[in-house]
Amino acid sequence: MKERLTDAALDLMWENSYGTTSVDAICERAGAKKGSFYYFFKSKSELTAAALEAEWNKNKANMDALFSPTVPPLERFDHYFDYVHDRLAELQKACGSILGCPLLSIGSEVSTQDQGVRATVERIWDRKIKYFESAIRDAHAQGLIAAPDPEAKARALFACYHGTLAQARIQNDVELIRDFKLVARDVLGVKDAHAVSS
Amino acid sequence: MKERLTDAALDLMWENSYGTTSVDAICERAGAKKGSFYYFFKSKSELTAAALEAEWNKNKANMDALFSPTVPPLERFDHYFDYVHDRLAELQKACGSILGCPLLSIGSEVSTQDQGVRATVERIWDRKIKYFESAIRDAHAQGLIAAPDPEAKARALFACYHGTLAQARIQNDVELIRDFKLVARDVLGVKDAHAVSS
DNA sequence: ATAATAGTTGACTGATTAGTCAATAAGAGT
DNA sequence: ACTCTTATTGACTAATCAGTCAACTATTAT
Repeated sequence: MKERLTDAALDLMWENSYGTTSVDAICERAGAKKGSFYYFFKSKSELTAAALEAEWNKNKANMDALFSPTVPPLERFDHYFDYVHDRLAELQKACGSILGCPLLSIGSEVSTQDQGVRATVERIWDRKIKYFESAIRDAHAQGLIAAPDPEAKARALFACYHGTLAQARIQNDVELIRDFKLVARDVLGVKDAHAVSS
Repeated sequence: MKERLTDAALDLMWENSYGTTSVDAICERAGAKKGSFYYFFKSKSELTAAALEAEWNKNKANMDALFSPTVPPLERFDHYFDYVHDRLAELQKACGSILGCPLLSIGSEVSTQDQGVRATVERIWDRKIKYFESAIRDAHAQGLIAAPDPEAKARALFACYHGTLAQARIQNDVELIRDFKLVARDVLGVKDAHAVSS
């Protein structure tokens, strides 16, 4: 039941927003009663943090596979971008909207008001950046890109990607996500003569 | 009074969020009563659209100056990024938080639920991109960058910039915004030997 | 002055909000 | 059978929410 509650919460907040997702609605979707909710979580804020952590745990194995060191570093990004694109396109078929990244949507919404959720978003954000950072370092070592500061480059690319996901959400246009692959090459500084800018 | 209401609404929604900004709170900050609010606006949604348009009108002359064709194209971006950085840093001194861009925050929050506000955000978003597009086209014409599709490049850079602003809001860190200048050079594909990637 | 218009007021509604709580049920270990 | 812990229930606040409305007051044009 705890899992049903976090699943329901993330679904609703991802599709709509943190603010418009009421505890009642979460309970209804999870098939739980209010009392059960507050047996497991002491507040909506705490549930949200738990829901984000649960989503991370569900996706971690997938991320590990996509960013496996056995994959050539620049291909890892392509696989990841493809994966997110496909998943968001599938969700769009179900709910009619490109939903973007819940970390950014929820994080941006509550950052000035809920330090608990804000810190959770930041923590998961940093974990995900580690995948980027490692791939960038490997690409640099192989001479594919010039990235003397892989951590900064990873943060920059991650921010650019999330900006694109947010734009795709606002414009409800999945193509913006597909086009990001080319932008990523620019940000990464890929040394490839026949991959010119858009 | 109409202006006081839109000002109050934008301030509160920018600092907090659309969802947590109540009509009562807007009225209180504007020094108006509920009845006045609904005399000018038929809903909170309509007020929000009006507030965003009003903000655009206040900033337009400024944007025109920053992106004046008399300024070398790539410098326009630097001036703009500096301007936003300075303004957000100043706001941070007043309210304690880096607030990012209200277009993205509000747009991302309401996009799946309020088509009126969503369309307004998209409209203003497109207007702002025009400044980028024109600067990119000029830079391309001067051989400073390679951008065969200025419109796509402008959209990409705009999305990357807003991703950075969102990250700065979530992490409450103004330095991320300062660092964007270098990322922008990569995205733009500036042909400058001594401007290597970060 | 008068009448029409534009703006303002405060009390009101009905719905929804997050969160509480005592009572109940289910399961497991003894 | 008994008990302790874990989980579930539904009715309950007290506050807040967006939005309404008839009455009231400026302002302005004639």
